[in-house]
Amino acid sequence: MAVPPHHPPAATENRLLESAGEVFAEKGFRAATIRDIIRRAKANVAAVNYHYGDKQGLYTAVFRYARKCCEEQFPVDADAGSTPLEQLHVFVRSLLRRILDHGRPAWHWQLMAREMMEPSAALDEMVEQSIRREFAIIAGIVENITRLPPHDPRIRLCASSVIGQVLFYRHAQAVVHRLHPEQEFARKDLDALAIHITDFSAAALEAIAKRQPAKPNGRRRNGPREKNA
Amino acid sequence: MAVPPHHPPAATENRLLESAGEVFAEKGFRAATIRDIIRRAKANVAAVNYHYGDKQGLYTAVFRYARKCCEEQFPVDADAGSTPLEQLHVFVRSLLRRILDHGRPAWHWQLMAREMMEPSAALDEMVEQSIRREFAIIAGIVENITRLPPHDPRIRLCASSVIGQVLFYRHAQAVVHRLHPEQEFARKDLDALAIHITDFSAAALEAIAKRQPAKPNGRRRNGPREKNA
DNA sequence: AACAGTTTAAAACGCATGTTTGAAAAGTCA
DNA sequence: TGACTTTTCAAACATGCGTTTTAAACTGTT
Repeated sequence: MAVPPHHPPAATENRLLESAGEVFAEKGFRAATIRDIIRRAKANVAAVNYHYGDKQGLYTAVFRYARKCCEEQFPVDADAGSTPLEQLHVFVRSLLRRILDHGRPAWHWQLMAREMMEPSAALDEMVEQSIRREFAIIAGIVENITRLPPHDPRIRLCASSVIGQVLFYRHAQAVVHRLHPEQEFARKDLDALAIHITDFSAAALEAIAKRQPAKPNGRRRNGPREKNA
Repeated sequence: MAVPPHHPPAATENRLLESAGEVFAEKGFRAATIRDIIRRAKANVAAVNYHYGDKQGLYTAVFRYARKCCEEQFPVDADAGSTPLEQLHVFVRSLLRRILDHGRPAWHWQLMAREMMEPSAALDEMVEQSIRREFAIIAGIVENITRLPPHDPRIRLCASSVIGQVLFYRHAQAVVHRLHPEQEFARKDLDALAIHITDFSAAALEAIAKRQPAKPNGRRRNGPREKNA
């Protein structure tokens, strides 16, 4: 009773989650070995099965832990920014930081990217508990900028265009490194990237907005467009 | 004896490459098992080591095979399209088809996506022998549309924005399926996607073209640089 | 038919991995 | 302290894997 409760014991589980996150992100579920994980966590080989049942149990636990950490560190404030264009900028910049910033445990979004490409049950949970809500946020911003009617399918396409530009730097990071070694990913570089993506997208969205009130049933052709303004 | 009449000779290597492509794309290098591959190829377990030395050798052979097939089926014609905007459209549409069309062995770009996320020596070869050249093509198109000076870093950013929009539907395909089940990926859907991405990007690029290639920060002046209509 | 070179087949080897076990250690509470 | 639970540990187990080995089957040539 004179002992501080819970300090050492709960530490093992946390060390396991952190180490497992690293290893799963680096190697993938299958290639990651329990012995590698427990070596980094300075734990015994039986610890995984004791605390999480089996390797799969550890994996899903890591996934929930990752989502929790990510939400704590980068809370999505849908109302940040006064104008829709500012909201777009804030959204893009925070998403970029979230998936590329090297500050905190850097493996969260590498795990996410793996799940996106090779979906397991963890992806369904992720979609329903995070991604759907965040996609609705960017869709709302797009709707405000373009003034498209609320369920116009072009809103979904435009939101995907914005997100695609951002995710490119996560999913194709290895290619970018080889193709353009001068591109760095420090905080200031990320902010510069965010400005570009915001400008690029804003111009596209505003062009749609300008087309919008003219004709409710406009013909869209992709040929050489007339200059506007 | 009493064996059924045997294989068309030397087809074994091809069957191995096809099966290995499937399995590597589905499971990744580590999780793919030789026994799974040779079962699909109706070959013996020793065939891999006989023809390709070891598992790694088979993997690199599959990669070269994939690139060869891809180039044969979707040759890049840099000059397709008369105007820069049409060139953009052709580029986007052919890239979309290449990474998502279900016609031919569908695992090529799934493999590529895996390599992008978890690079090995195969990625270096791929970057030097395909990607660099194709990125130069889209960069040239962007340069023509924006009229930016040839080495302006914004060209690289804009080209990445275009490619990012396309690759999104490969790398995040599983998320798209869960988020928007109505989005399909038949040939006509891909063409519609291509039109959207082209329009979106063209609007953004033309907005840049209208701005003076001066200060990165802030004020844009409608200069006297009104080129063609 | 007989030979030599190439390809395929079945079985086994060695090793790494996920998991289990049984006991020791640490912690908890009377 | 002493009973009881929770956690840690070292060792072993069982299995699946990549690889090797040895021999059989097939090919083409003489």
